[in-house]
Amino acid sequence: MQQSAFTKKLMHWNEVDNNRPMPWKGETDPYKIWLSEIILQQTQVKQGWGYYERFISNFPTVQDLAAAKDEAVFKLWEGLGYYNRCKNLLTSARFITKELNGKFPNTYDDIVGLKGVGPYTAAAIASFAFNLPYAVVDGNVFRVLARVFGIDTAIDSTKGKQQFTKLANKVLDTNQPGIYNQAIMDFGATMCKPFAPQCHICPLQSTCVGYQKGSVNLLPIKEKVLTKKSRWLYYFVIECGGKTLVHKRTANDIWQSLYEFYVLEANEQQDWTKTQVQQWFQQQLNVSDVALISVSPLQKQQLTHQLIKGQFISVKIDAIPKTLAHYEWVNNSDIHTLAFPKFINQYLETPTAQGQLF
DNA sequence: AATGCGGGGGT
DNA sequence: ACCCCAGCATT
Repeated sequence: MQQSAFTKKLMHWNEVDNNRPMPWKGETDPYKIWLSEIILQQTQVKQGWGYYERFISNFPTVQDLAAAKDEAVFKLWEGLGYYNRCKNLLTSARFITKELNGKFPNTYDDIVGLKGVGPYTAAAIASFAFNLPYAVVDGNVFRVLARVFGIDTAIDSTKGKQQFTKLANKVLDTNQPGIYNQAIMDFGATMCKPFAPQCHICPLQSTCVGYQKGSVNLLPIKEKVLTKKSRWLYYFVIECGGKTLVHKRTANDIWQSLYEFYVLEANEQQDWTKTQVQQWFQQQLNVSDVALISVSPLQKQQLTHQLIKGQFISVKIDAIPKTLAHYEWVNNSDIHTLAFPKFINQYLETPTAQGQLF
């Protein structure tokens, strides 16, 4: 098949000007490629780099990952966000190990059937590990193609996804799909950047429709608007006999599979005086003897769709109250083996943020 | 088709 | 403040 001018120029740039090292570059082990791609979903290379190295070091093979304890894997993922990626990673590692005898699937259809693997990740694995001709379509590819070909179809619409996927596969270098896919993403990340693209030294300048029309900084188009909401989470860090009360989040909500302390969610800000804490414990847990240790200052955490605000109220009690469904008492020395959201780790790791002591 | 999921980094 | 990042699952 004849290559487009775009493809030729991109591949030439890749040969002479692309110097972007990454720990998984040139890797051919499908397990390692898969792991790197899951880590990199909606995550910048710089942020995922260290996580990849720690995962490979701890779990060199898919069998090692499949055999690991859930908590250990989540602890390693802690801080990376989008925790369902980690849950699906474990599900797929165990599926490959048990159902496929450890043999990683080697067709696009079988790869895309894995939990946590969608069109982008399947194309990446298929091309990098098996040299199959599937074009990746990620944020970089949307941006590069929208600008170079001057396409103003919204990339977050069904029509846009179809249009860009079709074009991406049309300009794919089918002789070396892996190298091409790596090249277009590197090009998007280093030259055709979201902000301050390097048009003045770009080898595609003369054929770039966006550059000719002066619309580079308007592309790509998105049509959906982000809505945000505020939540107040009040955490009671309850200690009793060297143990602390924790809960694994399971609800259809943020931080699924991570741990938290006893939580009270409110629709608005609340004050926590010593009297109010004592009243709350009496009403909620039927505990009357509460030693209030500290109340933290107001803490905030900005998520993509939510602004989390809240405080940490640390107390000690003498006797374990009535059984609390879905909560468990964990030895204080074991708390560090559990994965917590950043909102909670901020509190745990910053003693000075404990606030008012009682 | 629409919604929601984290945390880091840039402007 | 707002946007983006090697997207995906769910409804």
